[in-house]
Amino acid sequence: MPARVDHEERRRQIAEALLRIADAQGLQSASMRAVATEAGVSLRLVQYYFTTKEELLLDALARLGGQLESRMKRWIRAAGSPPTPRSIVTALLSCMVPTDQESRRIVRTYSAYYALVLDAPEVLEKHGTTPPILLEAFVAERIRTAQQAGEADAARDPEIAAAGLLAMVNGLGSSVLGGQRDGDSALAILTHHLDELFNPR
Amino acid sequence: MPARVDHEERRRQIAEALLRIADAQGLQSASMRAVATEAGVSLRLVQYYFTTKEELLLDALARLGGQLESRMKRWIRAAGSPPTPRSIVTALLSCMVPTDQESRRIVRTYSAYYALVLDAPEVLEKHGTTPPILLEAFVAERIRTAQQAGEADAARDPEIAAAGLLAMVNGLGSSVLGGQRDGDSALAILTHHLDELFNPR
DNA sequence: ATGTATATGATACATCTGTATCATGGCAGT
DNA sequence: ACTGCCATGATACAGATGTATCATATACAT
Repeated sequence: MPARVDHEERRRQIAEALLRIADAQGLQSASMRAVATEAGVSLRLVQYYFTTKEELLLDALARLGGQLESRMKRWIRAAGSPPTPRSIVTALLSCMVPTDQESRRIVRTYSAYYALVLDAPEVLEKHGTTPPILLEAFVAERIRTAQQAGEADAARDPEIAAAGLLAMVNGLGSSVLGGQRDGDSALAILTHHLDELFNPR
Repeated sequence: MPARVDHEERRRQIAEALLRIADAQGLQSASMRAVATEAGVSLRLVQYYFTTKEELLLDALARLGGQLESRMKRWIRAAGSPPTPRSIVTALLSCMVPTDQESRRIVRTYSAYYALVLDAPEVLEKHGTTPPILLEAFVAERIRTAQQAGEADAARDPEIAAAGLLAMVNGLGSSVLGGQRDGDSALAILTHHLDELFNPR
């Protein structure tokens, strides 16, 4: 039945199968064969659309980034209109705490990739998106704006506060996924710190 | 040449070989054979002293925990005498930021284990030590003490502040290992937040 | 002195992994 | 209607991995 086929669609189908496996059983279990089976295609096809496994992993990672980005936009949009610096930062950070199924999935999969990259730093070079630093600058900028409006503690350094918050979100995610804390309490901890930052006393 | 041999010593030798490999090339590369070679023994011996790989992994993890604990004690001791709540908390958290070779090693190896546990949560049950929660309570208690002495912001909830700091340290470690930041700037971010907590205004 | 438990070596096995090769059915352009 | 390229299938290959088996030399208890 080989008619001309939509390559992008096929790649999407396969890469998402990879992400599904990574979520359910870990990246380690995402072998070419497992991905093929999960995607309902033959091993050959996985090889056909992604010549090498590294290519597949990187493509799936980019898609994961896209999913996180669209989640963040969705949360920011839902945070209120008109958006305030505080609501934006709150939404941005809160949506990265594993409280619902989607965030758990995203955070868990990112963690798996993180571990992978730790021992193959060269792979990271080929990955276009570099979100963390951009995110930090973005958050810092909102904090600065809030400070100028008298809506945030003016004594804080915006860059440092932003970096600290991002790191905290990251760490909270780890503890939730590690089972040491549930998502709600992690969110409460984050919210508490946001209240402190955004409540000028 | 088989004389009666010190089992504990042999186990230590092998487990530490595992940790060395995990540090240098990642836990993934720590196969039984690789560990045997690194430890300078035969594959059979690794099997002899640790029947199964899981047993080896858990034993090495316990030793890693011991190394972290002794590092923490060392740092706390070096933090000044007599120790103040602030110096204790500062030392405890600072020594987990990957600034020197030992902390990088420890944090990196813990990260590798973390990824491993994400997909095999049942393994975690067999692991005796559960440091993170205890650490949190310990830090919270020092904060409370400092508050009572007027040496810390009394408006903060000690438990929440402690949890936030621990998460931040964790997240900072990840970003350093991920190459997005160097150890010194991570430490600066942590220190800044500690200053805020411990400087009643 | 002898036998038995201990410590170690050599090697085999089954499985999984990523990748490569060979083959073939069908559509498109001419 | 033929030809060549696109999409896909079946299968092979080489290497790694965890674990198991068989053998054996030594040291100690008796």
